[in-house]
Amino acid sequence: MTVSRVLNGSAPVNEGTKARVYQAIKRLSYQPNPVARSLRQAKSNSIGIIVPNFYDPFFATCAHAISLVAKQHHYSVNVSTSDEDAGIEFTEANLMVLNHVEGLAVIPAAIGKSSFDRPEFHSTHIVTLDRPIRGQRFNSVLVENQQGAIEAVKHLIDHGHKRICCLGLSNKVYTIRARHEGYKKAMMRFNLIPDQYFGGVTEEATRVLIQKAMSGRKKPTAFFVSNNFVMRHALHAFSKLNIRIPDDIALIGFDDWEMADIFVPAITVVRQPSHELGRVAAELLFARLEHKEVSLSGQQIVMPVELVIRQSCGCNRRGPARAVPGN
Amino acid sequence: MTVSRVLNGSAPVNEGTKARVYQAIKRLSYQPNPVARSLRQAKSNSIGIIVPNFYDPFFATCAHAISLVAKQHHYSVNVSTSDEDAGIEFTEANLMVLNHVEGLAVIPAAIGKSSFDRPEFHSTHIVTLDRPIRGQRFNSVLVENQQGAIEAVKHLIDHGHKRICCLGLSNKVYTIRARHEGYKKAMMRFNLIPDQYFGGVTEEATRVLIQKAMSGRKKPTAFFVSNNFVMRHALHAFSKLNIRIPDDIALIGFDDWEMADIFVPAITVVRQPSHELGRVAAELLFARLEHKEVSLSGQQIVMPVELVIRQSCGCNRRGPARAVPGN
DNA sequence: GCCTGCTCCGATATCGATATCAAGACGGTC
DNA sequence: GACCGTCTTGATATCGATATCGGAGCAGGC
Repeated sequence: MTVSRVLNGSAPVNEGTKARVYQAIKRLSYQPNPVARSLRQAKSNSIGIIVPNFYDPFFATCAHAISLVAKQHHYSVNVSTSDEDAGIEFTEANLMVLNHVEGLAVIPAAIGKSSFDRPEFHSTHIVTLDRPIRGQRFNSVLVENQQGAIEAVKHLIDHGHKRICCLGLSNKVYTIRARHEGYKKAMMRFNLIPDQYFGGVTEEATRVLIQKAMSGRKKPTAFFVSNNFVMRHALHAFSKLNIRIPDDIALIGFDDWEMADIFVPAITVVRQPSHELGRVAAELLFARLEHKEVSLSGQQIVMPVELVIRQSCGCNRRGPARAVPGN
Repeated sequence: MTVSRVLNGSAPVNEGTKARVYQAIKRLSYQPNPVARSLRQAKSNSIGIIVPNFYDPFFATCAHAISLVAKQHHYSVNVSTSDEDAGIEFTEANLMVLNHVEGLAVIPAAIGKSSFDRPEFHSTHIVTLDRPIRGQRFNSVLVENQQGAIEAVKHLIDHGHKRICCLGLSNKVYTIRARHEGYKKAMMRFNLIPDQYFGGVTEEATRVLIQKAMSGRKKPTAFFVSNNFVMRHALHAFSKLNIRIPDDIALIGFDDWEMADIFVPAITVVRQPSHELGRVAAELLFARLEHKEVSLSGQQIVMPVELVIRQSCGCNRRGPARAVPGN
C-alpha cells in the first residue's frame, strides 16, 4: 500500500519511508504490474487505434499522427487493423474495450454494419476520422471530399474537357461516395453527362473498367480517379494500354502520394492533410477524455483540401527530363 | 468456477449445467474479462510486434504478414513502432512483456543499444526479422542482403560500368551495411574503386550527396541505391538536377515498390520477399511458443532475393509510352 | 489526564478470473 | 450398512494492484 502511495503520489508519505521505498524498488528492479492495475482501476492509460490497413500510406500516416498525440499525453496506444471488415473491427474494438482502453480513434471499416452503437461501447469515447459514423455519441474529423472533387473536375472543365470519366474503388466507402457526389455535381452544373465506374479493386479490374470507358462511341478525354489506391492500378493500366498522359487522357487523382510529383508525367491531385487529420482527431479524443466535455458530442470537423496542379491534367507541360512524342 | 470450466473445457461439466451456463451467458451478455484472466494466468494469448514505423511499405508488409499468421494461430497482436530508437523499442517491448505477451516479433531499431538481453526479457520468446540481434536466445529471419547487392553491382559491371557509386541511408542500419559490404566486394573483385555515401535521410541531404558524387573528376556512370527510402529521395534529386535515367546515369535499387515498374523509366531493383519474411518469422515464433522447441534457438534463416531487371539499369530500353530524347 | 486533530502506515477487501481442495450424490461391491 | 470410486459442483485462495478503514504516535489545548 505504501509503495502504491509513493508511486502514485495518492497520499502523503514520510520522506524517509519514500527513500526506502525507492531503494527497495531499485534493489528488486520492481515494476508495477499494469495488468493488475488495469483490473483494479478499470483503466489502462491507453487508447485504441483501428485503421483498415497499413498498406495505404494515408492510413499509416493517420495512425502515426494519432500515436504522436497519445505519446504527448502520456498514453500508450494499441493499434489494430480491420481489413475494411466491420466484423473484424468489432472484434478488435471489443477486445480493446475489455482491456479498458480509455478511448478509440477509428477509421471505420467500409464493409458491413458498424457496431459502435452496441452496448459494449456505451461508455467508451469514440472519435472517427476520414469517415463518419452516425450517432450523437461520436465525433468525426473529415476532409472536404465533395468540394475537393468539385475543384478537380472544374479544373478539367476549365481546360475544355467535356467527357470526364470518374473512376472509383467502391461506393461502399464513404469518402469515395462523397467524391463521386462532388464529381456528379460539378458535371451537372455544366450540363455534362456523368460517367462513373466503381470496382477498381485490382489492377486487372481497373484495366477492364478503363477499357470499358474508352470503348464507348464518345471516348472520355479526362479521368478523375477518386482515390490513391485505384490511381496506382489506373497508372499501371494506362501504361499497359499504351494510353499516354496527358496527351491521350488528362488525369487528376484524389490524395497525394510520395513521388506523384516526379512521376512522368507528374500527377495532379487533390491533397488531403492526412497528418493533420490524425492529429486533430486525437486531440479531440483527448479533449473528451480529459475534460469530459460532453458538449463536443456529435460534432463533425471538416478539414480543407488543396488542388495541387502538376502535369497530368495538361498544365505545366514542360517537365524536367520529359519529352512526350507528339507534343 | 463452473462457468470457467464450461468456457475453457478444463474439466467435465454436466450437459444440463452447461446449457444453463450458456443460457445465462447469453442473457447477461457476459464476456470474460481478459485482464483478470491475464493476471491470473500470466499469459494473454497475444504476441507483440514492433517495427520501426508504418511509413515504409516494407515494414507495413512485414507487420501485416505477421498479423495474419497470428490470426491463424488464434492469437491477438499488439503492434507498436520504435521510430528506429532502441530506447522507445525497450519501453514498448517492456510494456508488452508486462502485459504478458507470449512472444515478440521485432524489426530491431537501428539507433542505440538493443536491450533484449536484459533480464526483463529472459523468459520471452523473441524472433527478429530483417535485422539480426546477437544472442543464443533469439532467432532471426533475414534476406541475402550482401548477395543481392553483389548481383546488382555485377549487372552494372556486365554492362560496362566502371564508376559505380553506392548511396545509402545510414551505416547504423544492418541491412544497409550488409548491402554496402556486397557492393564493396563486387567492386573489389573487379578491381574497381568503391565510392560510397551515407546519409540520405532527407531529399535535401540526398541531393547534396549526389551532387558531391557527380562533381568529382571522374563522374560515376551508375548508382546503386541501397534502400527504398533513399531511392525515393534520389529520384526526386535526379529529377531536380536534370540527370536523366538511364541516359546520364544507370540506376539499380534495393527493395521493390509499387509502381517501380511503371515509373519512367521503370526501376531495376533487387526484390526482397517482404511478405514471406514476416510469415516465416511469425511461424518460427509460433513453433517456439507451441512446441517449446529450444533446439531452434539462435538459428538464423536467410531468404533469397531476386534481381528484377527493368529499364533504369539501361536494359529493356523500349518502354511502353516512353521516348527519352537522344536515345 | 483526557480529548481532539493530524500525520503516517498497515490490515483488509476488492477487481474477475482460475488452481486447488473438498464435499455431496450416486452406484456398485462386499 | 459400510466402504470405495466416479462424476459433478462449490468454497477458498490466489494473481498484484488499489480503495477504504482503522490505529499508532504525537502535539496541543482544556
